[in-house]
Amino acid sequence: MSKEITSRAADYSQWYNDLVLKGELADYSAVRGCMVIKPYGFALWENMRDALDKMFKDTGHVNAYFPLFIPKNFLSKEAAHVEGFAKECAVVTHYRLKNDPNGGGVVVDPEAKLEEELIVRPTSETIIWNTYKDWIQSYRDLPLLINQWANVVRWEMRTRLFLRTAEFLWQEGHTAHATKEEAIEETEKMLDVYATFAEEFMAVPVIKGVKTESERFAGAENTYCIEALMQDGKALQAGTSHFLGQNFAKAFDVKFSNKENQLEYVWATSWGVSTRLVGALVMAHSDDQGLILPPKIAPLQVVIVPIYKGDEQKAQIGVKVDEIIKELKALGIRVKYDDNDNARPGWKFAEYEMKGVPVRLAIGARDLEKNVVEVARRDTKEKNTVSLDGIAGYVQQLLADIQQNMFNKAKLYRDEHITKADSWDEFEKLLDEKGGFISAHWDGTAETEEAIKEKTKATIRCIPLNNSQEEGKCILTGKSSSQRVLFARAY
RNA sequence: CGGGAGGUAGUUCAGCCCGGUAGAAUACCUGGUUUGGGACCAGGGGGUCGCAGGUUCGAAUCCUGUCCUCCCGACCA
Repeated sequence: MSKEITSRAADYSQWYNDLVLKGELADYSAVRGCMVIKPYGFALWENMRDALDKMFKDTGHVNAYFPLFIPKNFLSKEAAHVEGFAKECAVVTHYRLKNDPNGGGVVVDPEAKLEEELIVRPTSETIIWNTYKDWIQSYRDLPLLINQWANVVRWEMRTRLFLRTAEFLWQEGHTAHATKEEAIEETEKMLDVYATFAEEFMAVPVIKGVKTESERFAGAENTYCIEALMQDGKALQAGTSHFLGQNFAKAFDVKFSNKENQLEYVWATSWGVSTRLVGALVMAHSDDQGLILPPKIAPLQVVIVPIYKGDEQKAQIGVKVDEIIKELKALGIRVKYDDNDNARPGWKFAEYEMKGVPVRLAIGARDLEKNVVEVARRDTKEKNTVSLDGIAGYVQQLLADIQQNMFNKAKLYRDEHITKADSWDEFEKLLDEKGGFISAHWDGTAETEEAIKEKTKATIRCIPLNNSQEEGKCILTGKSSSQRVLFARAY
């Protein structure tokens, strides 16, 4: 099989596609805009999901599941919400097929038209708040802290594997609170969870911030986000957390009795991350040889490749490898021994590099004699010969080093690509020649934001949290501004 | 949804202009030699040419429609 990968310099988009396809994360499907997540890619997602799920549980949330289908009228109850999603909803109109009387297979049975059409959820606020109405009566029912793992559908015109597909997997947290302050606290807490996950597990540094009004979630009072930077200098929104105010409570009439026995509308949040994170992971770390996966979530952390002449050597190596595997597994390390006889070592090396396995151990007869093993790390491609005594501990430490090194490298790149611009010329030049985040003054109006987008395709990614206040002039209009915001071209 | 490109063996592609027995490399299977960075020899299996119509004695090739993918743009996470 041809396994060559397009270089980043030659064609960044194609490089990304090559990694996803040849790294066996996903495949295209027969359905427009939808992908098949392959076992290796799904194992990666499962590791991400499990880590996130634990963090949600640790912060007091529980999982539940709400329907895939949403009655059409639910969506229209919150004006901004329907405005934001109407253009990309799949709609179920019929409930039955029948044999084509003209003989061409099956057709939709026109007599089986639904009285009320169903929307395939693009997000679940409406169905969930319709349910919460029944669940919440008193302040004693609050807070309600629920998450669901689900698939959602947004009918995108232009799709890209993991980054933007018509159907994707995600989690969506939906919480209800007695006070505004508590809801805002929840919104910020979950943003912190996402940032911690991105940095500690994915080794992707992120900037926490809030969205401007035009980038805000449809139906939210305020949208918080984490923004990551890809190797081509484009930004990617990696997660969002919304303070929904009382918008959905009012739309779905969700009230509670407070301690003074007065009825009040409930305060809400919602927050989500999706399989898009897999795309972020690929683009943040990988190189022209293939994927580079951070050890904490890599499906495989260590692969062992035997190098032998004849069955006798292979058997001897196998005995030693069994011991190594036992030691590694005792430390909870995910390890695979590839003794497949059909592929030679060089082929295997290239294959596992493409798939981003963090550590490779190569062991041959010469190594057995000297009681050593060759250890290769994927992130730096360094190779070392290491004693087999205490190898498991060595590998465990190495995995931790790789995790840290990947984060450091990504952070260095990210930090070098946050640049201040104080004139329009400088701003445009930075966008075209350097990319990354550009920190610049903005007059705070949607009109200016839109004009800048028109001219440069750059959007305001976020207003960083705890942003330092600084007097200045808007990069475009020259009007006064009290703080810098981060602009970038984005995915 | 607009513009461009593409869909032929598991994969990458040639053949199409000019209609006439479906090809190569690689992967796969068998046997053997091999194995420290994508091995080699010999033999073998595998494709209703995206799908549906049409033209024709005859269609991968010409015509029409349709589906899927890629790149660019508009829209959006």
